[in-house]
Amino acid sequence: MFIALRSVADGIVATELDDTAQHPRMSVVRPAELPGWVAARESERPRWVWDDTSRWYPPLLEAGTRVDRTLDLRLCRRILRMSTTTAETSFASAATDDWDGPAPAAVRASNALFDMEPATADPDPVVELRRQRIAVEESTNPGKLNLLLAAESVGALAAVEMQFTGLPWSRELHEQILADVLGPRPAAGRPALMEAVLAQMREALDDPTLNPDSPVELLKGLQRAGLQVSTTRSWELKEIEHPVIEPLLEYKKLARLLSANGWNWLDQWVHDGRFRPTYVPGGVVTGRWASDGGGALQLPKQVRGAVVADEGWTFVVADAAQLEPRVLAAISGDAAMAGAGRATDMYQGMVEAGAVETRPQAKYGMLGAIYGGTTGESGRMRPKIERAFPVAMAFVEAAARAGEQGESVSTWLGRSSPRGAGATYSETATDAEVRRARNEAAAWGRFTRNFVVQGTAAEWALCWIGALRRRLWELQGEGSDRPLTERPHLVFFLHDELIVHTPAALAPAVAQELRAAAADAGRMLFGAAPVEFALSVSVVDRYSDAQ
DNA sequence: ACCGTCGGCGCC
DNA sequence: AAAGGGCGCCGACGGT
Repeated sequence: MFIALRSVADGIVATELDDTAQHPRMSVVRPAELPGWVAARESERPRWVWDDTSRWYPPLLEAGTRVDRTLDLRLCRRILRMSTTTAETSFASAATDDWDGPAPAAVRASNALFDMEPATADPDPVVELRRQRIAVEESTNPGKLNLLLAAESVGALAAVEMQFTGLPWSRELHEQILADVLGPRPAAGRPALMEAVLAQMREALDDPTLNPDSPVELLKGLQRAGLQVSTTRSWELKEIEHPVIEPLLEYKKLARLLSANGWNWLDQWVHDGRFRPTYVPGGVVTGRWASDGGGALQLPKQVRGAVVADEGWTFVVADAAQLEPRVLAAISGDAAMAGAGRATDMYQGMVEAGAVETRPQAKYGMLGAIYGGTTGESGRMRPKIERAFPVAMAFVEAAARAGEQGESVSTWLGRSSPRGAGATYSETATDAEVRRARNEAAAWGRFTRNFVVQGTAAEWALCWIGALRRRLWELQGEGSDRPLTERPHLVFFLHDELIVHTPAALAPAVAQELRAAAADAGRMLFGAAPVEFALSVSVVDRYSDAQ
C-alpha cells in the first residue's frame, strides 16, 4: 500500500493507493493532526510517498512519529531521468517539469508544511508516482531499479533521523583539544601556539613580516629564501630540507584545525551536546551522500575525541573493510578477487593468494585500479594486479574506455553517470587543443572507471543503512513505544562507516545487527554471489577510540 | 559590502 | 609518454 501526501490550500491531502498505485481513497488531514494520523496508519506498513523527505519528515519526527518506508519522489526522479535502463521510456524523454531539480525554496522551508498556507498546491505526487512506476516497469531491469529507489529513499529517512538525534558531542573535550593544540582561545588574532610556530618560520626565513596565510606571499617568501618550490602544498614541501619546513607544516596543521573545526565551528554547530549535520542523500553524482554545513563528511580524526556517548550509553562503530575492492569483485564477477575477499582483511587475502608480496602493495594496487592511478606504487603494482585479477581489471578498463568515448556508465543497480564530451576537437585543432581534448577524455575515463565502483559501494551502504535501521527498530520489539532517542539509533554515517548510539547493555546485540545488516546488504545487491562484506566493529565510549 | 574563484586540505 | 576518483569548507584575492 502507498499513501501519498500533498500539501494544498486547505490542508494535506492523503491519497491511499493499492500496490499497483490504483484505486485511490482520499482524505484531508489538518496539518497539526498529521503526525498523529501518520502514526496511526503506520501499523499498516504503508510506503509513504512524498516529494521531499527533507521537507515532510522533520516535523513528523519532532512530533515523535517515525515512519518505516517511503518513496522520495524527487530523489527517485533524478535516478530515473539519468538511468540508461530507462533511456528508451517516455519518462526519460519527457519535458522537464516541477519534479526535476531541487524543490523550490518556498517548499524547502521547513515551516511551510505546518505553519503557512501554501500559495499554490504541490504538484500531484500520485501522478508522479504512477509515471515513475511505469518507467520502472518499462526499464530493462525493474527489480534492481526498484531496489535502488527504495534504498535511496530509506537513506533519506535515515539522514533526517541522524540530524534529528544528532551526534553526541562534548564541548568541554573539544575545547580541551583546541587548548592543547592551539593554546587558549584568543580574543583576537592568532592563538598563542600558532604565533610561536610562526615566529620560528620567520626566524628560519629571516623574514620578520612573513604572512603565512596568503599562499602567494608565502610562496614568494619561500622562493626569496632560495627554496625550489612552485606551490605551497604540504606534500611538495615535505620533499624539501630546510629549517622552515617543519614549523611551516606545523603551522598549516594548526591553521587548518582553527579555521575548519576551531571555536567558531563549535559555536556554530554544536548545541545542547549534539552536532546536527545536514546530510544530502544523492548529493554526489555517484550516489554518495554530500553534507551541507558543518563539514560532517570531513570530520577530522583530530577532533573525534570530542564525540562521547551519553552516560550509560556507548557507541558501536562499524566500518566496511575494503568496501570498494569487494564491490569491484562482486560487480565484475572476478572469482579470484572474491576469493581474496573471504579473508577478513582482503588485502592480506591478496598477499596470501600470491597476487602481490605485501599488504601495502595490495592496497595501492587496488586503489590504482579503482582510481586509474598509474604513477608511484599503484602504477608499479598494475601488472601484478592485471595478472591476478584479469576479470576485475577488464571491467574497470571497459568503464574507463566508455567514459573516454563520451558514453554513460552505470552502477550495479542502475544509477548512471552523466555523459562526457569524448575526445572532441575539430580537424583544424592545434596540437595543444588535441592534447587538451585527449586529457579531458582521459580524465572523464578515470571518472567513469571510479563511478561504477564508488557508486555501487554507495548502493551497498544504502542497503546496509536500510537493513540496520529496521533491525535496530525491531531490537526491542516493535510494540515498544520508546521514541527513537531512547533506543539504539544511528548517529553518524561516513560512506562506509556507521556509528550507533546505544544503551551500553545493548552494545553486543547492536554489533550483531550491524554485521547481519552488512550480510543483508550483500544479498540484496548480489544475491548468492560469493563476495563477503567484512566489518570491523568496535564498542567505544569515544569515537577516537574506534579501531 | 558582496560575490565568485582558487589554493589548500580534511574525509572516504 | 603520461595519466589518481568523489566531495565541502575556509581564507585570500580580485572583481564589482
